[in-house]
Amino acid sequence: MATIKDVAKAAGVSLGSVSHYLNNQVPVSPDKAARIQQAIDAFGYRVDQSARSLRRRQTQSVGLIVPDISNPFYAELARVLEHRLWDAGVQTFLCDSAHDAKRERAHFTNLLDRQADGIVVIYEGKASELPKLAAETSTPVVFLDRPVEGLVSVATDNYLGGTLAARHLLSLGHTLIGALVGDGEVANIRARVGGFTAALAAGGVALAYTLHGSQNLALGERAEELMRLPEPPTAIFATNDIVAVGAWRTLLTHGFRIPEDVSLIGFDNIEMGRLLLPPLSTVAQDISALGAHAAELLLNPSELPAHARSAVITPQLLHRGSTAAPRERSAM
Amino acid sequence: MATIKDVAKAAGVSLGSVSHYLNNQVPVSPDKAARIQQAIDAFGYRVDQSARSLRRRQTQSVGLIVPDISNPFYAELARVLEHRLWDAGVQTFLCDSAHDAKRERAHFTNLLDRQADGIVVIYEGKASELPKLAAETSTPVVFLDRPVEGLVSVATDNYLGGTLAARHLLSLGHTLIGALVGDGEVANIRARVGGFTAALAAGGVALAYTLHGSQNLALGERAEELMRLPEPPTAIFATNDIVAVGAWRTLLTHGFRIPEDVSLIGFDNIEMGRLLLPPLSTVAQDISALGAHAAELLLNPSELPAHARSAVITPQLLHRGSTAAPRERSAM
DNA sequence: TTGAAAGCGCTAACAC
DNA sequence: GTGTTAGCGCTTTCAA
Repeated sequence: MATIKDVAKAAGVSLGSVSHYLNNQVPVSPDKAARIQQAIDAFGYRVDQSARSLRRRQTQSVGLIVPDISNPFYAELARVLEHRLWDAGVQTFLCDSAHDAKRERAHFTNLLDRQADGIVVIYEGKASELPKLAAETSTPVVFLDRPVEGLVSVATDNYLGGTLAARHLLSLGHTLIGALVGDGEVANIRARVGGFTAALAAGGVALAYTLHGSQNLALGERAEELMRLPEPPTAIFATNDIVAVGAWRTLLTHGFRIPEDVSLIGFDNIEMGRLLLPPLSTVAQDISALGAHAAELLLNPSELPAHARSAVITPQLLHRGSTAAPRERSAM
Repeated sequence: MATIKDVAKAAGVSLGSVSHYLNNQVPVSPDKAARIQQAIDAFGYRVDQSARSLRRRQTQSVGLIVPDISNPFYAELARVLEHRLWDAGVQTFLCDSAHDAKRERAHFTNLLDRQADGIVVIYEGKASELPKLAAETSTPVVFLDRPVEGLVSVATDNYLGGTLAARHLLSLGHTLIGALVGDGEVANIRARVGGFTAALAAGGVALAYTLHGSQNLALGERAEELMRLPEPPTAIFATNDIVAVGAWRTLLTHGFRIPEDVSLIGFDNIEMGRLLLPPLSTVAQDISALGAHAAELLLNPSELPAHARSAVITPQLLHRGSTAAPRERSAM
């Protein structure tokens, strides 16, 4: 592998001139430039990023810590983020914490050791030490998908999302409503449910039934319990799309029609939702905006204090086939 | 940030001794070791990986180039690979080529510039220059998900997978069969279809209908065309699960029951398949094995010639709800 | 065992 | 503009 030295020698110029040419900060005379370029081509020379990183004290790389890259919501986020970052000339380290606080922590410190220019983290679970660690480092850290008190973050307005879901159901005429509430990512889910019940209340409706459990398919599959109640709900709100998919399966399996017998609405807008039959109504998170803002905050760490640099992204209601006006229930 | 120099000074030893202690290659006397560790703790010293990389000429990092990380099959693969690599002390760069040959190429050369210790690539499309570039570099490159002539690769035995699907349909009693054939990833798909038709032929059955198109939902949604034929197939083979999902949607939408009216089988085993109603029968790729082998080949580049180091992974038939014996068709 | 010293390949003063 | 030079922080001979 040729070095800058080889190029300089071959071009008959000083090593410094080659560096100047490469970084075109300091101008280089046209004829020398030509000779340098020629030598570069001849050798197939490429600058060694390891050396450059050591010298410049920056690596043009950032780490992305996610709980599980095979979760489509995170994968989509990773895609958007990686594109933005790459377009700005920075590479992304994929760090899958597997929902494990120890692994997450190890990834974080490893990224610091590697002199990553920044870190984006989607952390999950109360066991995470990242908020503490992030506060101690000078490396820019952006918390994605959920806000962290006093630190830089980008998250959807979950409370608003909850109200959107409620208002949608209300406007359709539902008054007997159930909710499937995950308890994994505490703050986010609480906000969703908070917004949901508040908006319901504002419409004079109380949330009739609530089922708690971990935020996954299994929780959704308990939807059938709700339908076996003496007065089953006419609509069900699931705190995310995965839970909604679970509900969709169990409801259809047990012969309930969606939305004729019961309306179903989720949260997130994962791709699978729109492929279902009927397609799932949901509160869509704006993944592009989430990713773009995170990249922006990382790339341009402004002088503003951390708490002033948290972005809140507006969600949007997607009315698809799984929600409709309630059927008359006189016969039941 | 403290350097190795600071630690040496504080511990009253030479810089070299600290390095020896850190890498415990060369032994260090116990008392010195203790003093060094103490200084390390006091400073919160961490070795600078940029400097180490420059000196050691290796970065403990590899690049993973994928066409689209939001594709669940690739995301799953990325997860497995990242875990294996991380457990071996290697970080993974996520490089999303967005199905773009130019972007893919740029990622590849960038990884080379960064002195990545290896590169795993899932490339897509005939436009890819990676096989050529990979042949020219000394950096280990592993092609994942599809074999490349003369280079190191790990891929599922697609031909076998095709025969598995065919035998399954045959054993169920199907004789009138259609196929939805994607034409994106040429070699893989050709092998799947090749195995499928060969096994069918071995059972005395000819593939009755074939629809070609790009490997996506839209192709699947043409399944209905097959059902409108005078003698519609009793079973449909889709060359991947995404196509199968498209078929599933359109078939159910148009009132065809699965598997009563028509059996449906896919390829890959993406998670969504098992969540459908009925759950999708499919030829499952062994994603763990694919990822593990790729990591293995990268971590331990043996002396064997490239073509002798390509792994072929055995797929497995998953009989789920979407396939069953054909209904008697006398009435039609 | 330990320490001194020579770089890894590059950038960024600095003097000319 | 151009060349010289001093490192970035670390590893690794080499002698002692």
